[in-house]
Amino acid sequence: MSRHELEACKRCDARHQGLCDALHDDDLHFLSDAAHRSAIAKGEVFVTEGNPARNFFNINQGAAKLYMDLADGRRQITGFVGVGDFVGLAAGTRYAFSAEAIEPVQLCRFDRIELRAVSARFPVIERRLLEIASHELVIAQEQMLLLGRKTAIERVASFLEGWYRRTLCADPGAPLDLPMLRGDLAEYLGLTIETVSRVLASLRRQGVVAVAADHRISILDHARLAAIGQTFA
Amino acid sequence: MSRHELEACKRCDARHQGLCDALHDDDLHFLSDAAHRSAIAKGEVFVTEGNPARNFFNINQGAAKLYMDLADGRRQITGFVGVGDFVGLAAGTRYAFSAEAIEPVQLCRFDRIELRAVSARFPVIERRLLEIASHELVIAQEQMLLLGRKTAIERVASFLEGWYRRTLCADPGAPLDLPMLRGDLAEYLGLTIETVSRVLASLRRQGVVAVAADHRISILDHARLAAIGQTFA
DNA sequence: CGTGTATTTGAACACATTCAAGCTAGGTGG
DNA sequence: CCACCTAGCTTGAATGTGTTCAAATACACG
Repeated sequence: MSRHELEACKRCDARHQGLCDALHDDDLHFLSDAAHRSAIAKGEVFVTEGNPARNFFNINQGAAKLYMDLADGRRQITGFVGVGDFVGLAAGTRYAFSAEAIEPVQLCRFDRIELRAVSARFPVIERRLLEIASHELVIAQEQMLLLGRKTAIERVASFLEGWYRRTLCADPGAPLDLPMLRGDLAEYLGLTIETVSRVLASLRRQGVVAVAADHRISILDHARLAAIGQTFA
Repeated sequence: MSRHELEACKRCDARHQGLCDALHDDDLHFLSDAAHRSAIAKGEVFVTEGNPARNFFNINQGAAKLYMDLADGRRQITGFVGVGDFVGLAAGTRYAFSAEAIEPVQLCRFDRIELRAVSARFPVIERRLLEIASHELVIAQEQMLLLGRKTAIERVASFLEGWYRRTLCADPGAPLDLPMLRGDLAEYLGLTIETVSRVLASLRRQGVVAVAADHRISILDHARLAAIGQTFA
């Protein structure tokens, strides 16, 4: 009933990443049939902290921020997700986080029960989810180290270095494309918007990065950036 | 070949928690046979960040701290684990963290390959590991919120409230037993030892807690502690 | 080209840290 | 039994990093 969707699925940008990469083309229709595709506008919140955790999501296009709020408005962004990323593991019966699109997003929504049925048939899916969760745990711990122990300049340098590694796109000299605002960056790094701005200015003055207006940052001195960020992993 | 160990396994303090709880007594020997039991002395490091991640661990007795270090000695404790806790998910091919016993520890060590063989036969184990990882992700995100956005007094209050919930032992008025040193607490909360000490003194003066000398703290005013810690979950 | 949003920059301030000294409890040996 | 020693903890004063408050500038979009 969804031959057309299956074909689209095979050509999806996320086809060979994360969850989807777990199945061969032959079995892919089991996942494709369980997927509810939808488009999320920039700024739209598609997961709300505290709501019953009924779905998982897989990002096919765009990017989103995941965050937790305190009662008085303070916010901590716990991660940014992009194409191929799986969203929704951090939940018991209710979501522990909220998610908002920072770019127009296309995603596949999976009912948790339905996905469980698929993974019962293909244990490789459950195993893949475990790998994804393990990797997220590693990232989360590194972020705890950053938030608990690193200085402002170390946090920004760590972030840029990490973002560079995630988007490794052939040319190591190409400018990084940061889809998020300064405010998002601040809320991710446990800083204020002013501090992020000042630190970026400092890194620019030191000749480590070049900051362009259109959310693009070029890394001029990788070695120095990694040294500042204390990222030797 | 291990009837005696199986019987001990059934009476283990961790029998009905986490990983072990996934199997019925009838199937338990598959796990028991894969377990290598060992004793870890207080202060002993049994996982080292960067080493090949060959094992998982399940704590049967005692408690340990998990942490990451920076080159200059700054340390972030990413979690404390106790009886029934599973250790080792936060790893790819190498451990992303180190683990040190803060009390004498008894644990079951599992070779990752062997455990994979068991979980191939009992998918419920893989599912349980995913549940454990999901729960750890929730905890990790709450910790990011704490480290990135909460004040010193909010961090300490959150910790005490969280520790209280973990050790919920019948009597809600019973003093909490904190196995870790002030220094560990500081490294967990992203503070210094002096700040932790000052904040505890402040909470004591406010009549929220009573601090005894033997690592015991009584919570005198739960509502106020939760309010200070911004823990409404 | 004008308007609103995002970002940068500046100055005063605050919270937590650093450095330093004192205290307490537990263990050891005279 | 008490003096002494050490490790852990507490308290105090000065300092510093990042925040807060405020204003100016740059940018994107109509």
